[in-house]
Amino acid sequence: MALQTIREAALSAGLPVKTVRYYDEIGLVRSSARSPAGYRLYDATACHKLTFVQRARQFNFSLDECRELLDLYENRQRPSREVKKLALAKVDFLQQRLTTLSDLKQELEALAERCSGDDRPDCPILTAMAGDQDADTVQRRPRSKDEL
Amino acid sequence: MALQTIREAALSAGLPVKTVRYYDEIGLVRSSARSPAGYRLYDATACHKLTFVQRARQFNFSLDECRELLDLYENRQRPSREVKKLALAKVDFLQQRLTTLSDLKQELEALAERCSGDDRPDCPILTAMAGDQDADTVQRRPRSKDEL
DNA sequence: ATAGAGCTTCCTGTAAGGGGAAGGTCAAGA
DNA sequence: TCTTGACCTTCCCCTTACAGGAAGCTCTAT
Repeated sequence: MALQTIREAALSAGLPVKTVRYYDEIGLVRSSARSPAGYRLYDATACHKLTFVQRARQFNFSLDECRELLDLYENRQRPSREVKKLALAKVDFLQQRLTTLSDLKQELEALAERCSGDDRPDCPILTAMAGDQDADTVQRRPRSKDEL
Repeated sequence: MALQTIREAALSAGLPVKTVRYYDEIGLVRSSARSPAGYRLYDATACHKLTFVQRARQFNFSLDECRELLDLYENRQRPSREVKKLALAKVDFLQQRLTTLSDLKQELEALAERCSGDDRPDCPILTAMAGDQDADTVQRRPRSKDEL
């Protein structure tokens, strides 16, 4: 297979063109060459890396983590231990996130359930947020960057 | 209670000072006055609004949604129906997010389980990401903005 | 009087690109 | 051959919700 244009490479990896250009720019996946006119060209290896990153992104890895995984992937001598460690850390992270979101959803659901949802202005949701709180449904939780 | 400085207001609402200044700047919660020296001053109402926003943020509402909720809250004539609609939409959103994250976690866990995690370079995780895939554990999922 | 805490505005940076402008390039059709 | 339209390039600003820090003014306590 010959060299591909950015569009073809992007299509084959399932990524937007802008994203592929961005990955080149930040040095995550460099284009393998440029045409005389300055067009980015991608060989099979580069396309493969793009696909790899796209998959890793689907698994919720950040671009920095993708960079790390790509290094591990390219350097086949390195032990699988490191990859497994990254993966398990990510699993932990996802579990924490799941717990937080689940709690959140339950609280909101409980409030909505007790809201008549009609034309009257009384609304337990607003009341709870305003701080005239029902101690059994609303608690303070600390905020963290990962909470989302 | 007299007017409060930005620090006092921030403390009472459980927010960082920087955040309170930011809310003033974008017009979400304006300071109620300025001292002769130009210091922001917050009265009870403004502090109340800060607390309201902090709570709403805990419930995963965006600043734009907070603005909307604050309008509903200030305008007590408006029916609770609108608030309930917002809350239920947020619940739906959280549910979708939960499902996605849960699937993701399961896939990653399954891969990690089959990774020996020792010094050998063979690693099902990397293999799956590279595209030499096991059709029964790895499927393509479309990406969306909300996927996280 | 001076030190130190607290306030102000302004600037830069974050993650991961999206949108769009201005302009060069390429292949196909008339 | 000329032109049209699709594609490519770089450059710049926009997004969320702030955080960090610099330069400089103000307030309080000693």
